[in-house]
Amino acid sequence: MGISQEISYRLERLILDGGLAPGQKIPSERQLANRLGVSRAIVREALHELQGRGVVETLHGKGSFVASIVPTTEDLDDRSPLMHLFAGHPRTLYDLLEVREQLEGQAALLAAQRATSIDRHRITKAFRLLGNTDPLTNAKPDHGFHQAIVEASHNPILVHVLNALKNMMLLTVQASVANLNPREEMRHSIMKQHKQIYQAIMAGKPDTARKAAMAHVRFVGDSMRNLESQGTKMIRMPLVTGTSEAGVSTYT
Amino acid sequence: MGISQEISYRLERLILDGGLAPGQKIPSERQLANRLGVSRAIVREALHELQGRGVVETLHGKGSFVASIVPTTEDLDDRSPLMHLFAGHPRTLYDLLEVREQLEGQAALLAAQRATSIDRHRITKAFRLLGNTDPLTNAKPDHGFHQAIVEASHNPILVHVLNALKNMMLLTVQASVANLNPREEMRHSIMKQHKQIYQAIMAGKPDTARKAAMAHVRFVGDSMRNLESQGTKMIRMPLVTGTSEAGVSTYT
DNA sequence: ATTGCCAACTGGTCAGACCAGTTTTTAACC
DNA sequence: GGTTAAAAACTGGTCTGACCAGTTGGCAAT
Repeated sequence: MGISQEISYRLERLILDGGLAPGQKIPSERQLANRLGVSRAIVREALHELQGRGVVETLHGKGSFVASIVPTTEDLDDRSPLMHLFAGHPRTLYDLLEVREQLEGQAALLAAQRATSIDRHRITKAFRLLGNTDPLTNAKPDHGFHQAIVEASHNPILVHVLNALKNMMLLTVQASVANLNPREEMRHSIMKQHKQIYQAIMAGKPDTARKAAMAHVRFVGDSMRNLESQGTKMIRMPLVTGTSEAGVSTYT
Repeated sequence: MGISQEISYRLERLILDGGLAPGQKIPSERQLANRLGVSRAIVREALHELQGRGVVETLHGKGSFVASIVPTTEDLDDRSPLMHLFAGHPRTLYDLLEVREQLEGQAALLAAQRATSIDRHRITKAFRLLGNTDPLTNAKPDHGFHQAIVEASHNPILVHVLNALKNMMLLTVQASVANLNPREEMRHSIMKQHKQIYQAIMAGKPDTARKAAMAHVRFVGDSMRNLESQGTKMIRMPLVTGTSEAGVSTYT
């Protein structure tokens, strides 16, 4: 292991062990270089390594600081390195939607096939709740509706995977509702799509349900693409702020 | 945003978009510096950033390489409570296959659409390797073939999720090849299916590729179902034994 | 007391040199 | 010719010293 790796390791351990608190200023590069007996280039490489890992952040002219990392959060899934890798890349959002299109479609198909009377009741309840609330201010009904459908597929793996994808979307972008719903006609389209999915599942038409769900996801993705190309700023999340319970839906 | 960040971002996007395949060698620091018109120090800082993020790894005297993304999938971690819940339940296997059918299909479709000449070369190489080896004794060629296809989809999320599912299957059941291949006609069918997938992707027929891949997964599932209903004992794994590198494929 | 400038921080980038591993080429030997 | 060992030409790792570019704070002129 090279010197720079060793430096970065020592700094990281210092930070994680609490020797340096979040937000605290790290000694200047020149100071570190002198104190550690290495060149400044090495210090910079070590800092960049930690920077890529999200442990420190650097401001030109000010200095380097310990990033306010997720503190006591119990979210075990979000801390995966993959998250840091994916998050922040715009394309990731569309990759995510590309996969979700398939899985949401499959979930709707299976729900139409296998939903029990209890499932139907829960879906209906969630659907009713959907109409009353403004999705912009409250994302929970939206989550609930999709969740009820997925659970009605009676495929635990599918539930698990889609949930993981939902978490990834929360990390990647705070979009969908916040970006889409403000437009009146969009809200209308989305409600219409929800209704189509609902009716297809209730009528026990698997293929119709699948197509409706896929079209729904695709519509969201296309709408985002349009907004982005039009220069409308997407509300992106600060990445580290643990506000995963924000009032914004990653569905629609 | 500084130059080094920009460089690291560009490189990372190149990798994520598939411009650089996992394991592939990255141009030398001096070459990158010249080609990008920056100093070597900047290139090194950018590489360290990616290194800290786990995207690249560097060997002294050899060069820098794209880290095989998703090496240890933590998202669906082995230690996750869900694993203990899922593993051992026979139904889980079919739930898994149900999801995989969709995603493998999508992967094949995207591969047919987006495979670059490099991707095609890698897929062809993996396909050739497939014919020479007996899948029963060596599962790696089989893994390699499917892996090459998924990576040609140029959707990192898809790669990630399918890899996680593969790991789950390894945990759940040591099946497929061990159970299926002993039957001569099955081995023949599977080889035929592989060939269909391969040709469709090479011919750039997305929908054909998708259907072939889905039929392939479905065939495996159905075959397992048949075997199980006929009382043929499935070789199930001891659940906790970390022999994930066993010589048995979870594909076909 | 306010304003404005300048000096002393901070990180960002560059150039060139040298050390340390790895690979390839070359040349000597059998 | 074929084998082997030295040497040259790669690769990344580290150092030095310089200069540019933002930020901050103090000191002087108003």
